[in-house]
Amino acid sequence: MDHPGSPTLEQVAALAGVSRATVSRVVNGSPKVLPETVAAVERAIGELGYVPNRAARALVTRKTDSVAIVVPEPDSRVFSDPFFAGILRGVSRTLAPTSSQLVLLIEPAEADDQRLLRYLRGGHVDGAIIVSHHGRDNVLQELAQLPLPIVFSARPIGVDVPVASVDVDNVAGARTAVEHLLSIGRRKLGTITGPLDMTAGLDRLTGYQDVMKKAKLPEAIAFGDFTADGGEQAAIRLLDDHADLDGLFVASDLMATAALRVLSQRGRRVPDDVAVVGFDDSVLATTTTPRLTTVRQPVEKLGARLAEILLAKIGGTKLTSPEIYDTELIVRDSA
Amino acid sequence: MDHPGSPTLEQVAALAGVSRATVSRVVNGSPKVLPETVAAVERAIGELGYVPNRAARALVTRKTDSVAIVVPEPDSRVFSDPFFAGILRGVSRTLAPTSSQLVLLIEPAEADDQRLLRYLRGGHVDGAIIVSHHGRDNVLQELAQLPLPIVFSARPIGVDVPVASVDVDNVAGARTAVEHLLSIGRRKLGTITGPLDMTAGLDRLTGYQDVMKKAKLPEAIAFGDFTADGGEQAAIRLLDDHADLDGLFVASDLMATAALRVLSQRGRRVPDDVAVVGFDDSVLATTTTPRLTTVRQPVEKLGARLAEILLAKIGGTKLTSPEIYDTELIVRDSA
DNA sequence: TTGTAGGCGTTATCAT
DNA sequence: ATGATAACGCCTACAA
Repeated sequence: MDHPGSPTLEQVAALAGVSRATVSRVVNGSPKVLPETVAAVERAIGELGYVPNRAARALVTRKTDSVAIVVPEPDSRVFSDPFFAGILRGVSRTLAPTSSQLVLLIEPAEADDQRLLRYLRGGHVDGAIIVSHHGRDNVLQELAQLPLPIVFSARPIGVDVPVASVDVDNVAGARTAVEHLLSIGRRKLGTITGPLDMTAGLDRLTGYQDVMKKAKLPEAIAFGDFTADGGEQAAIRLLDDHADLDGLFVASDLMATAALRVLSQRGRRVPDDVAVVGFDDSVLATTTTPRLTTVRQPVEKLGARLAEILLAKIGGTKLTSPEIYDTELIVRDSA
Repeated sequence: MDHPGSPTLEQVAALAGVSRATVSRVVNGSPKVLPETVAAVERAIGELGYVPNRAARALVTRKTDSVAIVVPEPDSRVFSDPFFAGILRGVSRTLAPTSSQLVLLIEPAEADDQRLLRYLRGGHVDGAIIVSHHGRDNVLQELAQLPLPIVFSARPIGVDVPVASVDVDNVAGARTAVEHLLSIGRRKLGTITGPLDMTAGLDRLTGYQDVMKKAKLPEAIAFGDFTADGGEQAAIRLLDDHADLDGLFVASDLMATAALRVLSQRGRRVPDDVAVVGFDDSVLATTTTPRLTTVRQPVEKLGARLAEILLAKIGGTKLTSPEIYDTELIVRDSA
């Protein structure tokens, strides 16, 4: 049971000929230790292959050196989402040099919300990053009020207390997309939206409407849900109602691929007859024919900031405002 | 600092009018406690919102109730991989009902291999699931020899000790794909492989060769690397060398999308002129035109088994053999 | 069935 | 600058 490879402070102290307290000091980089003592202790540590026991340390310091990334969506879609992958990459990359470890928390069922909250309140982690898209019921609100450093990826819907969050400027991103359509001479522009209980869905629609209003052009809206099927249904409805569309802004690449297929079935060529712009710049954007013109989000950067902000909050800094990043229009073949 | 919401065993005991030991017993479900005592304690627990302190518990039991899922690839591609997403979903789903938490370990740079090994050896987790694809240097071998319950996703290359692993039957999957091509009358079959330092790459090539040899048909092989660019290069080489191909088995959906594009650029229609079969059945398979016929892997199931096996090993069961699952051919429009 | 008491490996507070 | 020593919250013999 007791692997030979788990020496304690005590043993290191014995080997180095000092007290536990001193070893603890060098392990934690205290400045007031004689260089020669430090050397001796470090030699002993190396020799024994000593690694501090996290549990013992956590017990006394009341810090766990671990942060949670929580995905409170019963909806497993999140995982296949390249957005989530990027966030994860950014977070883990900035956490790596730290001693903090990343604990993944996924709520398989809504019913377990309380379990999640209890866990977070239980002091098992020093802070949490919430990657939630839907503003379902009031978990988000409860999360926001936890006595624990928290950062949201995307401004949470339905939360009325100030929270720290990092997001992309979805409104501006959508605007750029629609303006691009305008700039290449299209005037009959439609949009397929995301679900409106997500800021991403809401804001991208707003961006479209902003531009259309300003250009005094009639709107053509179909509501999607960020899934391929939903996108297909929306595309069908949109084309049924507005057969003369010459431009289409779709709120996600996945839905855009569905739109592409519907368009092709109706014999409408892209971009010649209808120009299409997506959102995300996921792999999908380069695997379709034609390849998608789309709006790129700096996902990895978002993840990195999420982690940095959380670390800062854990460090005591008070932060409760959103941080917003720019998107970039990637022009390919579809518009 | 001390949030009102972190009561201890002691406090629960006081409120319930029993000793700490008794509370501990009911918390851990000991059978030898009077029902009425249990009730009293549980009432107190509920009232106080007591949650056991993990650190204190780990300190004495020497179990951390947490398992690691480690991705020792400096190559961040893994994350965007739907395969990884599926594994993660399966793992987290079977871990959820358990008290075990999931710690995500990603090695940002190869240089940190030692750091990873030290961490794993440090007793911070009870076991680990290794999701590695490449057989680079000897980390895998070192991981396999750790005095810690370990399970590999995919039989690791270059490891000469018996290890527990769960994987899909890549050889058989590839065979099904190639046989399907044969069954629809194609005879000039080529393949685009994955990297040959991954079992997935290796085995899928073997499956192709098996069928070709048995059918006494000449082989046409181009080496890819599971990336879109690599797939594109391979497709170009393959078509340059074998202009008369009428069937193509591509070792991954992502590379298959690249092949589709190359084919289309050369004016070869799919599936009419060239039938194409991919591997993975990722989202990509349904977003291309035509949609891909491909080989599906039960990824979520693999993840679930990975977790189950690890839990069993942690529980003391000795398991050191591979577990192999079947794939399924999904016929769509490309072949 | 329940209570008492000792110890898990650290950090932190005092002395020295 | 270093060393005793007391927590931290829990589990688990052992005793009652």
